[in-house]
Amino acid sequence: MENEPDYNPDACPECGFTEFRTDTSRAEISCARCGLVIEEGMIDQGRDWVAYNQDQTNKRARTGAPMKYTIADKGLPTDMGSANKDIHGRPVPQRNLYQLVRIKKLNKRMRISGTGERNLAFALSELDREASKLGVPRDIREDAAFVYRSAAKNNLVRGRSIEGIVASSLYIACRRGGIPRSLDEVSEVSKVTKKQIGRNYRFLARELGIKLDITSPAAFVPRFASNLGLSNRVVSRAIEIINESREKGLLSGCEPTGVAAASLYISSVLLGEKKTQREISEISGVTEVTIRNRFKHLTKQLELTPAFS
DNA sequence: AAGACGAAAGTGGTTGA
DNA sequence: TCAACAACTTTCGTCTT
Repeated sequence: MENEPDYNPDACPECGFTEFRTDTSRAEISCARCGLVIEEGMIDQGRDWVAYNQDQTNKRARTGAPMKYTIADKGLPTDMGSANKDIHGRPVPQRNLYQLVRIKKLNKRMRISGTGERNLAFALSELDREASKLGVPRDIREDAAFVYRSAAKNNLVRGRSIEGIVASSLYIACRRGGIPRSLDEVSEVSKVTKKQIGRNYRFLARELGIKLDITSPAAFVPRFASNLGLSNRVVSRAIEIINESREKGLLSGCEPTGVAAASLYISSVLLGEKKTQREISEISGVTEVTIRNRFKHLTKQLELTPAFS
């Protein structure tokens, strides 16, 4: 705890600058000058709706207990005992017994209603746990819960593990919401293999008609750079390298994280803030060998080789 | 001793016949 | 459906600083 840097909300610990940029789509707050990510995985405190006049405000405000996709039974469980006694412990009169039995039956049906509700409750709590570990903001969690519910409604969960579908829903929501989380990272918190998540998310996307854009390596760059303590200059340069490479068609088939790692390495060397391949490898979850391969490939194709000899 | 480099061998996924 | 393939991984030895 001693080495934990003090978080001073008034000034950037890196350069002392006092203005910050809030990127709600990536759940990051960063320094407006040097780009250091002050806080990631923050929860969006703002409203998720927009009102243009008072009438809309009244209609859209949801105070009290809002209906949420992430809550299975709306938090209002009711248990009824099996003994036919009233709250004072006295036996229920014969004339009311039929009514009581009927109420109990209905209550039971509403609460459990097969295994579906139970599974849903489990899935949603699991989803929340994983999302917390990944530092995913509220709106993305709601979207993930929405994806899971759609899957359950369309009978897509049967025959597959709940954990697998949950992890895939989360992955889909992250991609759809523009938040970079790799298959590896989701796999890490969910204990579902990368392979399974990959298979399931493709399956879900196809069955539910969800269109996913391919992830740009650039989406990973700011987070990696921040974890490595690299400046905003390096980030910009790395993104330039990625854009240039994409225009030349060098990136197809390559893992976005690998490309992000390699371009960060190139950029850090070019701008004199060199990080070792190993450091970048540890942060990005890409092996040194792959960074080297991407690095060689990119520098050669972009004719940057002279800078490295 | 650390970092960079690359060869070898294996895995998982895509593609094209 | 099978074979070829490109990307990626792990492991390990060599070279440079």
